[in-house]
Amino acid sequence: MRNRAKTATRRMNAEERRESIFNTTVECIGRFGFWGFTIRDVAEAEGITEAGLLYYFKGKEDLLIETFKYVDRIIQLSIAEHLGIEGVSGQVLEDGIAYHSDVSLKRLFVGGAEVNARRPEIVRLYMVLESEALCADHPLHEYFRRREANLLKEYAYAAAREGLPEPDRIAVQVLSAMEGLQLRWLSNPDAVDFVAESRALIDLIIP
Amino acid sequence: MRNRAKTATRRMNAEERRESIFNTTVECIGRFGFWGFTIRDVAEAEGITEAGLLYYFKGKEDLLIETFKYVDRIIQLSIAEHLGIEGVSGQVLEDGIAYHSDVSLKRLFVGGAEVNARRPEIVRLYMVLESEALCADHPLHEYFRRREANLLKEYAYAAAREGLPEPDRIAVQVLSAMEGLQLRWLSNPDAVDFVAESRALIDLIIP
DNA sequence: GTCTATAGGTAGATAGAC
DNA sequence: GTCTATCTACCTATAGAC
Repeated sequence: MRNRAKTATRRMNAEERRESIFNTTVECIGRFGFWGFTIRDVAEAEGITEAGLLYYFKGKEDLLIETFKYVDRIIQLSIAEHLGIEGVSGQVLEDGIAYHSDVSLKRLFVGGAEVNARRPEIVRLYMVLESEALCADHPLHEYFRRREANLLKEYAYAAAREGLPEPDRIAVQVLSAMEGLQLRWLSNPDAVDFVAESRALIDLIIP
Repeated sequence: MRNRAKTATRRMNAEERRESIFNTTVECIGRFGFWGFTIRDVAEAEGITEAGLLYYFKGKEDLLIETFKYVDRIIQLSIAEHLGIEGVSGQVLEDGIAYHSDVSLKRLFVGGAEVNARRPEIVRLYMVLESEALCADHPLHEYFRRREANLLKEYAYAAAREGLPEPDRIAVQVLSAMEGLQLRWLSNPDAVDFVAESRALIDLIIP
């Protein structure tokens, strides 16, 4: 099999098993994308059978969607905690995007980088799926379109609040910088200091 | 089938057929990635059978590699022509990267954007494969590692020649900006002016 | 809650006809 | 040079045993 050797199976309750499956799925989709990964990959890496996996999820696409919701929840909570926001109250949540209306654009950017720097597997999942989802018939195509629109709105709003010129253009630049740096970092994690490069690049965009 | 309806088959000689297959393959890999696309997708879209396709290529991976060489050749020639360089003489060619030792970094960046803006399918192919190839067992992993190293070297060299500070950092920023903007543009081609945004962002990195 | 068994389909690749 | 036929392997998913 093309996956890592299966881990020693141990007894888990439903909640533990679901979370364990999510993490295994993040890794598999990050490697092969939605079109390329198979539920067999996940089941084998998880140490259960395909039928066992399909007890928890209706099918491959359901597994993708649920894994995605899980990842978004994790990231939201991580960022909220990291930025010192108490819980998620006061934020408008939409497609996994939190509107931190009182956080500066720079802090949002660097804080996001600091959180992402600890989870390369999740960042890789995002990059692979985002590229795949450029096509209209990808199951996550609409999700990623809305996600991008929401992010750009959030960044442009923050830029406008800070009196920066051309806030929509700055939003595009900020998001481009973040994802471009993610690719550099994932490609060479040991040579690229993701957080330091993020600080350097955002300082060029927002002097 | 998940592909576009097959085009009316017409008689082609070997050279025409190979080129036609390359373009079909670019589209298929751009949609589904290497792990997700099938040689059947390509054959059907091409209007021939799988066996017919495998007359030209040994197998799936061979099709990927040959398509890639074709794409790199096309892009090299396009950029060389666009930048007004006569042919490819005088350039050091390595993994598809041309060292234009007398072209400014800004011109290299904007010129690349102008060329890419005409070929969204190829840019999408690159973005999907680059993300997939972050994993060490992808057939193009080593290729993309070398390609990135060569590009960064080329950019850093140009930056140093122009007397810019921290040329290695600038190289990372330039490449990140380019690929980040490519994602914005591919995600919303009608709303994003790829060349204009490229000019705006490079002006922030190289004032 | 997890498994066996299996259906029913699709994958990559080959051999040989025309 | 392209096709048909076919092999083997793998894929998702279901039904039902335990």
